[in-house]
Amino acid sequence: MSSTRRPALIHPLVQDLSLVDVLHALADPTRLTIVNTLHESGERACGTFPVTVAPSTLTHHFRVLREAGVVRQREEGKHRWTALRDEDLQARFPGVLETILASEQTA
Amino acid sequence: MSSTRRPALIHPLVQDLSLVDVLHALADPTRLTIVNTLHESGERACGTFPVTVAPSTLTHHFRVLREAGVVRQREEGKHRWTALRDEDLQARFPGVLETILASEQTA
DNA sequence: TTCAATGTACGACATTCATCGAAAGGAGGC
DNA sequence: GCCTCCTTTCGATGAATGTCGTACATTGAA
Repeated sequence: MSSTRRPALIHPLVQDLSLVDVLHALADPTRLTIVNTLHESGERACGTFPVTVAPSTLTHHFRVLREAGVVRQREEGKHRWTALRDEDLQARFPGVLETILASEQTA
Repeated sequence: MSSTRRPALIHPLVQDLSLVDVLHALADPTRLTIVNTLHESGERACGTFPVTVAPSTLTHHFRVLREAGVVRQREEGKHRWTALRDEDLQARFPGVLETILASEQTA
């Protein structure tokens, strides 16, 4: 069968995104690094981020980002790919992610 | 003597502001309400914010905002006045506070 | 089939956090 | 001096958070 994989990943709808949740998701050094890396280089596999935490910790951070609507994840073979939800965030909270990432660059 | 008041309030310098700290300070409903109220109506006394938490909790939130560099507080007689550090934040993290408050308005 | 690679799930742990109530303290008015 | 108003400090408490190690599941290759 082709449908016996892991449970499908849940992503909140655009209209359900909460500003407080998004800010909370971004208010962590490791997660901000993840988001910044995604912004610079597009979709990536989980293990390819320039952070120094245990794999299980990384999984935790991805879940926080995913449930806040900041990233989208999809399964493909051995990898789980992660991408920024730029457009959704821009539609819901115009300029917020953009300006935060710009400040992060110059910080 | 005129210098026997409470310890002077400490405010971080503009160049010492941390983006993660600012985001963390804003990632709370009560504090976001405080910041939004300040943005709409300028400087205010502590007890005049439209929030429903205990006075001691409010003091806690003001300290978080102050130490992150989001607000500035000054003593005057019986009151402690609180104001947004709009310009400092704009200089350090251009557009960040602005876009967050704009999104908060329409949320 | 066996193995290595990738990433998750679970449980544990120490820390931080938001919240409150009670007590205290400075400022101004009586 | 005394009292009231505004705000802080302290201590406590329950919840959330970031971290890890271990075990497990899935995939693709040897």
